[in-house]
Amino acid sequence: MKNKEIAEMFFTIADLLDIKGEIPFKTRAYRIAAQTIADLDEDIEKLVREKKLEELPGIGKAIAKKITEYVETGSLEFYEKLKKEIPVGILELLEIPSLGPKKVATLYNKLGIKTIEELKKACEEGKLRDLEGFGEITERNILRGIKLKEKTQGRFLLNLAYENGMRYIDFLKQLSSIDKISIAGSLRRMKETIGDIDILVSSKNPEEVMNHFVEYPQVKQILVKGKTKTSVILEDGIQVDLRVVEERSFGAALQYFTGSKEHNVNLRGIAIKLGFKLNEYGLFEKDNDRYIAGRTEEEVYRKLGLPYIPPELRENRGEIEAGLENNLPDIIGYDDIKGDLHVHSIWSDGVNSIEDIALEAKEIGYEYIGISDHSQSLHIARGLSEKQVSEKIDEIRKLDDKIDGIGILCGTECDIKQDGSLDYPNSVLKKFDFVIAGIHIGFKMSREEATNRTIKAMENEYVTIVAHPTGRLIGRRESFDLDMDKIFEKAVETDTYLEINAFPDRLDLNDVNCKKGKEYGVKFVINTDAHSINHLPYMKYGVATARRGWLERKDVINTMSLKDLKKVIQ
DNA sequence: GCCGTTTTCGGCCCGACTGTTTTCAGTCG
Repeated sequence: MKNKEIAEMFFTIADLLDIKGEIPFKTRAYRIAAQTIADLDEDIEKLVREKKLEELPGIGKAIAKKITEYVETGSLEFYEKLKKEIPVGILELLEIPSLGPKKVATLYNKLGIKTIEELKKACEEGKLRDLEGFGEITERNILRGIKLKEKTQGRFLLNLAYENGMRYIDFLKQLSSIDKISIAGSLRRMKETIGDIDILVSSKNPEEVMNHFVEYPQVKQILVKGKTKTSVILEDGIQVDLRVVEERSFGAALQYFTGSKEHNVNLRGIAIKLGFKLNEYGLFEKDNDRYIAGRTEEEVYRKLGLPYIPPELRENRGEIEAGLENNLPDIIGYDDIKGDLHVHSIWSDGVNSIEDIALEAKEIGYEYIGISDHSQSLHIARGLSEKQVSEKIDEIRKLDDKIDGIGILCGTECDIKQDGSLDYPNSVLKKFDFVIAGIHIGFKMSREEATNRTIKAMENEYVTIVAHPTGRLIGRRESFDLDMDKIFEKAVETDTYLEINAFPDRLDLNDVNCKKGKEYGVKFVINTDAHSINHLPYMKYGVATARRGWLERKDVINTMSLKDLKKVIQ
């Protein structure tokens, strides 16, 4: 599959053309095409062979011809020429706040600056201030931006942003002049990584809100402070943007700032077709600016002929079309989970006793909890020997009798060995209430090896669940190269449930794979992989991933009662 | 460069804030 490679090439072309000064509509067309390719389920080479490229939205004659050339010859002359004109390395300059294509072009054309290193030096030597459109403040801002970039490396894991965001909201709520308040942006959509935290407020006294906002103790630096918009950087390095709007615009603004950008562009297109204009202040008649809606998001969507679309779905992956046909999924709710089946105890590498975990699970309101410790060969995680397995099962049965109001199940996170066999013989596996199989060592595998290894494990009659199926660690380790179509087919065939691992650096399966798996009829289980009772609340990030993957309650087995669950995992 | 139940040409989402200007371009979301 060359999809990813080709999508990235077109994103790069768009950036380079921006710097070259090409009209924005053209570069946007390249980005839309690139996004279409990136989201594609099918192999683009197949579409080239079948001459079906131009059927894709956003891909016309010119781009189709370029894709075909690239697939057939392995390179694209247009791109090669462009790279000679403008060095690709220059694109890293765009990542610095306050630098866009125009300024980067000036820096390159006038001073020959191509790298962040060169830019830093030029700023320190005061060489930028004489350029048109630049000044001393620009130099200082650029230096500050470079420092920040060096420190944060871009994006943050969902849980860090979520926890910071909620604490900030609590602080802001102390102010009585705040009327309504909500998280917006990618954090409200619960994306797996977050660039910055967006907060939206309605208030009759914006100035007071802004002043209170910048007094939050964690604020390290104020980036901008205006009447309706203020941005700060927290001690953690994360940026927080606050917008204040009038009450009658709150819903429209919340919709607007929640995004995604692609969802909004699509939505605004619908507004225009209906003779409206949609912006952060509301929905208006296009001709006379008459206010139509804007107090709530529901109202805005309704006037556009749509049901309410939950934030997690707003990625322009077909939710608007589904909404227009009244065909949106009734996605799983955050309160629908009745238990967590993947929790480690002190028997292996967890930090809490089974009793403590059970009591905490009961406190959360779960109906059951599954204690799944590592298997024997995973020595670094103190995997359990066969003898220990028997002892642990005894302990669990006793505790299950002793503690009322929570069912305690005994599982295992059994290692899948290099050849696809399992780390316990079937005579041991059958003692557990359920078996979670997962790959923990030997990550260097070809697509075929990784796929076959996983499939072989699924074929074992005692395997109930595949843990973190693609093995990725966000920002640290790539996914295995798996043939997901084959995995989904096998999961349905063998009644194996695929895990949505809710640990914030895993979120594996991810949203895209959930959506695709569902189309095959795959059933899922959402587990935290907690190693401490403090990790049990991570469940919400797994549910969010399921919601982003269009999953409904019936697609997820741990929404079932204990009685029904026992029937399907036996 | 893409697209079309107003259009095969002429549109393409839109407003706030900053810094450099002295009325506005560029960036950002």
